[in-house]
Amino acid sequence: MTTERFDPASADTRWQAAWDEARVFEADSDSGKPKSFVLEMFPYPSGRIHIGHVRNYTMGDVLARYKRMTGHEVLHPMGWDAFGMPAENAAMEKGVHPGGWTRANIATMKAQLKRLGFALDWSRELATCEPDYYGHEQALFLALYEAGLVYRKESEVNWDPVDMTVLANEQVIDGKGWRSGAPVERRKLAQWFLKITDFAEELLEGLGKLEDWPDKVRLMQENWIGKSTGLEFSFELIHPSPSGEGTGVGPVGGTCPPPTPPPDGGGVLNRPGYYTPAPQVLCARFVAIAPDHPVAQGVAARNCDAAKFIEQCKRGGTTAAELETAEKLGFDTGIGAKHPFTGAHLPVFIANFVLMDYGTGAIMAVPGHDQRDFEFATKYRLPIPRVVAASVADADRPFAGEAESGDGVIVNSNFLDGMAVEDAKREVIARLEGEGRGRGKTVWRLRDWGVSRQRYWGTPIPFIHCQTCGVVPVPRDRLPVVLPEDVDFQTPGNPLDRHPTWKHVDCPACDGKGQRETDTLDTFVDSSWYFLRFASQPADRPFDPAEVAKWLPVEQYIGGIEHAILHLLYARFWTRALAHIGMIEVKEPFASLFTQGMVTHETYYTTKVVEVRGEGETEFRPMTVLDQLYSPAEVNRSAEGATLIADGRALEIGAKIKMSKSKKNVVDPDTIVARYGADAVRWFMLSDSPPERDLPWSEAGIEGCWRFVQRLWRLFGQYEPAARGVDQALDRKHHQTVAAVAQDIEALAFNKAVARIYELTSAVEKAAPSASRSAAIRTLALLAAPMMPHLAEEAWTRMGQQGLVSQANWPAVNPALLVEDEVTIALQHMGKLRDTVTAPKGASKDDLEALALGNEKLQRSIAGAAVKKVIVVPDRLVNVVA
RNA sequence: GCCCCUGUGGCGGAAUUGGUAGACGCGCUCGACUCAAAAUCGAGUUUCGCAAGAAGUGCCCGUUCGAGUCGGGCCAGGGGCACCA
Repeated sequence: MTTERFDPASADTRWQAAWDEARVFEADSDSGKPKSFVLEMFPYPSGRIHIGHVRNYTMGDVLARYKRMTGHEVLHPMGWDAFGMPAENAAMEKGVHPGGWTRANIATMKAQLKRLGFALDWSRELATCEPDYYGHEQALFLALYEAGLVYRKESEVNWDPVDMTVLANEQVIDGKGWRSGAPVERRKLAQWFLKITDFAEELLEGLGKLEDWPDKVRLMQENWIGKSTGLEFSFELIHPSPSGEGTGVGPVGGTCPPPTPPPDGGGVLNRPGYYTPAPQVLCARFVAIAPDHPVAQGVAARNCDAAKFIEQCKRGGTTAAELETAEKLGFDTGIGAKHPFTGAHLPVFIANFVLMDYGTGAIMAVPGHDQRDFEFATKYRLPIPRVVAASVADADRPFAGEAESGDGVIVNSNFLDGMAVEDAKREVIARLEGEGRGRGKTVWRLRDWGVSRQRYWGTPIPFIHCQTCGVVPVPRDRLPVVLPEDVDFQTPGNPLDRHPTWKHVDCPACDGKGQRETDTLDTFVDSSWYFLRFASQPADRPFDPAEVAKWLPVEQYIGGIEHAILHLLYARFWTRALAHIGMIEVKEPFASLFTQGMVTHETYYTTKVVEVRGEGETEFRPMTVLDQLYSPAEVNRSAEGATLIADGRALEIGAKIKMSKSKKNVVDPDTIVARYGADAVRWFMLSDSPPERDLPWSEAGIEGCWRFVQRLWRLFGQYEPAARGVDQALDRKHHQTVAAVAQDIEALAFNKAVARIYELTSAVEKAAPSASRSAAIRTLALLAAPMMPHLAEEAWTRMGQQGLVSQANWPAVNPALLVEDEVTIALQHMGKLRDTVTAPKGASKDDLEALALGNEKLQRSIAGAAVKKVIVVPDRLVNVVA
């Protein structure tokens, strides 16, 4: 009998060393066992492990350990998504080198992960910032280039005109640069793109087969790819007299010379390429084009007001959210577009909400049935006709202040009247195709993947610009193109571009003077193939296809929902592209995906009262606002509330929100591991909240986990191998629990598995000593092994069992013990519960009905009313309708 | 603005997918042990009600013998929106 407490401080390190010594978690790709690749999204080495990482990696760890216990050869690796902006920010703020900063963070975080006892194969560790990783990435990029999947084109970036640098979206705050505070402009740069749109159809179709992905993620990707069918055709453009052009509805300041008349015949203005969802073609009342559409550019060339308007559209950020929430602005070009059916002249506007990247950059506006068009038409007093109505009789019903997007029949549209929207679509396309004036066209919301970043800390794009040869790929034998170490972050802009020597090289084609490409790759490229590198790490090529074939696809991928679209879509694309050029066989990298929730925590703060005066108010009035935030370490939290440890002041308790430094509600994993041990922390991560939902961190919760660790430890101490006697009820509970926990772990329903283990623990504690009880105690150690591995190892050894519990087999289940012989039957009257009775399992419907009708409480409820119907659900309930 | 998700006791949640709502844990209350505390053990804990009973899964309406679960309409909170990772 063991009576002392379980001491994680000594057990944790002892067992971690034992696992390392025995190389338990190194994957053997040549073993004959079925293979299982369990992968969690690798972390960005930001400094320290975050509690969210702990949750993510604990889930993967339980699955990996469980798989090993059920006879699988498990690959469970870890690496570092080591390129990215924070390293450059640290360089600018603290004067440290991004590489040094990143590598120091990796060392810290690796030690933290080790202290949590994760069953990781560290022999396959990789960091994307090392040349032995990104060099292979450069080779893959060149392979895609040779396959025609890489190209250059002009694209917009956020430009900070003061710092003379490109800004990431997160560096743009309220339309201003985060450092300079200067209004951000949109500027065009030549950039590198990957042809993900070539794979749009494949990526969409592939989603249908990813049955073990959350529906939510599949739907988000489907919407992102955004397939839609419409109509592409040309308008004939009609140029008015010079005086009519450019009435300048847009709010344009300053003075301008009168516009120049257009060249004869319209020239560039009469180009094809208008895209519209088909059925609305007859009700179009105006045409809107993107500010960078060639027609708009043509107008601007001759009309200074138009040019100014286009300039104005370039202010502000590049994100969809900003574009769509900004005020809808337009500029009337004065040009008319001739309607293909009615011949009506539609005004052509330059509009700030039309995107050049989507469709053809021009739309026929349908103000009645698109909110953006509605707002625009209202602002510029354009007609808003109804084209879709509930019925033909409803054709002239006015709009209630907003667009109507519902389904219905077409009205006010000539030969389409009365048709369903889908039918009308087909009819319009057929007519225009018949007349040779247009064609049905599939358009995609998905755009090509821009991978250029004007930054230092990323994979150099392996190309050389030569004045005579143009853009030339770096020959394979000169890879990797290694980042220079001596860089300066004190001046703004891209350090690679400013480096005195790095970019000056000879052209590989003509030996003349050339310049290296100074853009680096988007870090999403790094994370698009790391799972392939985990399967094998040859020095001379990115991966060994035979090893990839053995391990891929990843059996279970686990990570945050925030990656639902970009990372996961890019990784799917990259994998398909490599399959397309014959480098690998597998097309979908992740067979099953799980997206876990965040870890949240309360916030603690004091408030203060300030005097405020709102717009249009004359009086100041008092208002309570947040004064100061306090971190959990500074706070004494009890059931009564929260007080400040320093002076006992009462604090306000705020909402449970995602842990973040700015809210000061962060809990450091190291601190809690030091206090409670790895197992209690792991147990907390798995308990209570379903893994896909948010997990609220609480001091009381981790205390409870700590107590359970000790409670199990005491129970393990009661293991008596010599005990005799059978406890059938306990045997049943024992085997039912093993089966249920296995099922729950496989479904990643860890919170349910935890509840089952609690139940079995309570049952064993209450049972009298017997062989059954000892067997159940031994099984509890095995059930705990994936979740609380240090405690389980310690107990396993104390119980005199051979070897490591990490390498033991999952307990076998006797199916005969899974079924109960008695069941509880609910007795209902009109669906309301009146009593419950026990009956033999599998009792006949007649027996159950007789049992119910003979029940006193049920009879009292029926109170002599005529029984109309009796519904019997075998083994569950009897419902009397009376 | 657009797309997506979530809502059940004081709290986290469970409910064999249309069949006994609240398993399990936290917290709290009472009791045992203790000089006392901690730890541990036992009992209780949706609300109203002495009870019988009634109400109850964000709100409203519907389908059904029966709705947390299905349908329609709202409300609230959260995530994503292409250079944060």
